[in-house]
Amino acid sequence: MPELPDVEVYKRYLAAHALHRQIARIKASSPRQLAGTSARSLGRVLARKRFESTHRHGKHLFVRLSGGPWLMLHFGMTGSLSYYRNGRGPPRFTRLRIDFPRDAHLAYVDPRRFGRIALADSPSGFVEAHRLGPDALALDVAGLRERVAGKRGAIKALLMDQRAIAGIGNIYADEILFQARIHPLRSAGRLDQRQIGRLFRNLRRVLRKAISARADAARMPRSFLLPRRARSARCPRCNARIRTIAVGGRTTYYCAKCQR
DNA sequence: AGTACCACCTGACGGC
DNA sequence: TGCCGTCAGGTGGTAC
Repeated sequence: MPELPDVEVYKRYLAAHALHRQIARIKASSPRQLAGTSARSLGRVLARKRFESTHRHGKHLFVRLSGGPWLMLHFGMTGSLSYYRNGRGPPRFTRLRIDFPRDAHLAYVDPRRFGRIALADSPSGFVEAHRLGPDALALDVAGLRERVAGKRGAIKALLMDQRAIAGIGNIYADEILFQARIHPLRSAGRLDQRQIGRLFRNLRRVLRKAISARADAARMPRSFLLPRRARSARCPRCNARIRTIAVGGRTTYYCAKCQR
């Protein structure tokens, strides 16, 4: 589930449980998920350090290590964090375990192993190296206008392009377009100023609402499409049957009546 | 520039 | 119960 709102929730979760405590040791048990590092060197870098602060850019979470680089966590399609203690034992599919004193642990869990773990000198350096666009919540309306201009492809594809805007994936692209009443296949460059304005406002509104709902579909407003991603669902606005199409190979839910 | 498809992984679920 | 196909909220590469 990890798009911007989910990663923001993980960021707060990590900050609440794992800051300012000395790391005793780690166990990295999924070598292929370590990008540009190894279990051994990751262990050497983390041991006896503390997590000092957190930063999020799009779907990437950065954790600053005392007197050292940053730990970068990306969650793929199935990644999450789990803090546990007192002899509980790590959750199933734990790929990285960070041990703190007194039997307290933070687990990076990722059944499908699409997530990535790396070390970075700085978040901005990492963002540059990976050519990520601005974080979706840092974007202003002029920035959105710029990004949309001259693009002939589908607006949904642009929203999901991490090099254009960082943080929006399949689920939230659908939600934003639904709330903005724009058809997902609409050519980005053909949006008029009114539509760009609606897109911008709803992009911010949807992401902020999702964060305050703790990225939990059950806590989303009733007007959201998100909890209705199922066959034979109905539009919360007009009650028409929700349709699905493929955009960029991803299943897209939308209301053909509300979104033009 | 934009799109289609494959690969990487693993689990859940429906049909037979 | 078991096997099989399909699908899943991401990303990177390749080929048209």
